[in-house]
Amino acid sequence: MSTGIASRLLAWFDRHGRHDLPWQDTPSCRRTPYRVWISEVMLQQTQVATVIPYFERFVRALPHVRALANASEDEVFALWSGLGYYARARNLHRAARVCVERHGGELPAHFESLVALPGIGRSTAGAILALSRGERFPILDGNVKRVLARHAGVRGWPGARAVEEKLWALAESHTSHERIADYTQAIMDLGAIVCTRTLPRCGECPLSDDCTAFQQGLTAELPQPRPARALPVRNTVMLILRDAQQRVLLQRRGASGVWPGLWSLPESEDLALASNLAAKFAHLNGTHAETLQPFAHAFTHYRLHVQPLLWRGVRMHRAIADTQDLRWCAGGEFAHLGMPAPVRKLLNAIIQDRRAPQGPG
DNA sequence: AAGGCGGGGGA
DNA sequence: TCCCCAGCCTT
Repeated sequence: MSTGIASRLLAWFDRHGRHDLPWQDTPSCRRTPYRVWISEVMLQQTQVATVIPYFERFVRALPHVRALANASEDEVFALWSGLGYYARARNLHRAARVCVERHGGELPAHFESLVALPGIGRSTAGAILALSRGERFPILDGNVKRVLARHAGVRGWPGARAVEEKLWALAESHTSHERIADYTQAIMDLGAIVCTRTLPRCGECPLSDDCTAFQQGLTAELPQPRPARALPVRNTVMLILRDAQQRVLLQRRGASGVWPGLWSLPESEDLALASNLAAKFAHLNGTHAETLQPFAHAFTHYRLHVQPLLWRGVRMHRAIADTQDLRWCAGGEFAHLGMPAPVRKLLNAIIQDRRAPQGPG
């Protein structure tokens, strides 16, 4: 039986963790809440190696809360320039002014006041209190989410509410009762150095004995990526106008949009207007449409739902027959036309089965 | 070329 | 409440 993860993380941290980061205690500079705050906000979306020179420049120019509050926004942006996500810099600046107005020119010492400041959420507030004041608050940044999801075998995308709640609960329960600052740095370091997103170094990991992902060979599967975006859905009605000679009316698509220049079926955006449109192409002879099996076609950026409607035995309007972008087409001619795959499939299905035409599925 | 990343803000 | 976004970086 393994011990809790805290003692193993602390032992690992003493030997392999990062102890020389400029926002940690150094001979020349103590670890202050201000320096931890600046570093944590910089680290929110940026990796350690990138942050270090920005951090050093920032705290040299603005070494404490009052200096930041007194700076102009332009100066803060200049110091931030190149880090990206500039809302972070604006929030730092605004928060510093709140600290001067409401908290005596220091970062507040309580979680509720910290998390109320712009740019400080639950994880950053916890990191500030744990790292700079040694208070027992959990953090849950990307590294910690990965470590915990793998160790406990938590399925699902960490951005999903239920998954995130589970991870917070694990973070809370695992957080050490001693050496809080070291523990907090340790679990972040483990995620950054050992429990990396790809090719984790499980052979060097102090948690592998009871790591669910390692034991079950799931390190590549956890944490699960965000689900593919639900593609927007567009609807269209495709008109299949068939004359007595079993020809079908085709329409060449415009130069822009999907399937540019290909031959396809006339389309209506609206089912209710489809008959009106059909009547512009042909005499419908009083027949009404057969509603065929609808089908979907996936594009990179959206999903197209197609409702095909079939009219049999219509008679073409002579006036539209000669138009360059319209043609009545017999089954044997389809093969020679550039035609979207789902449309070709639909037409083939209809031509092969005259009595019970189905969509292409 | 694609996806990760804490928190804010809009729907 | 959920979802999207920002900008840069790594893979």
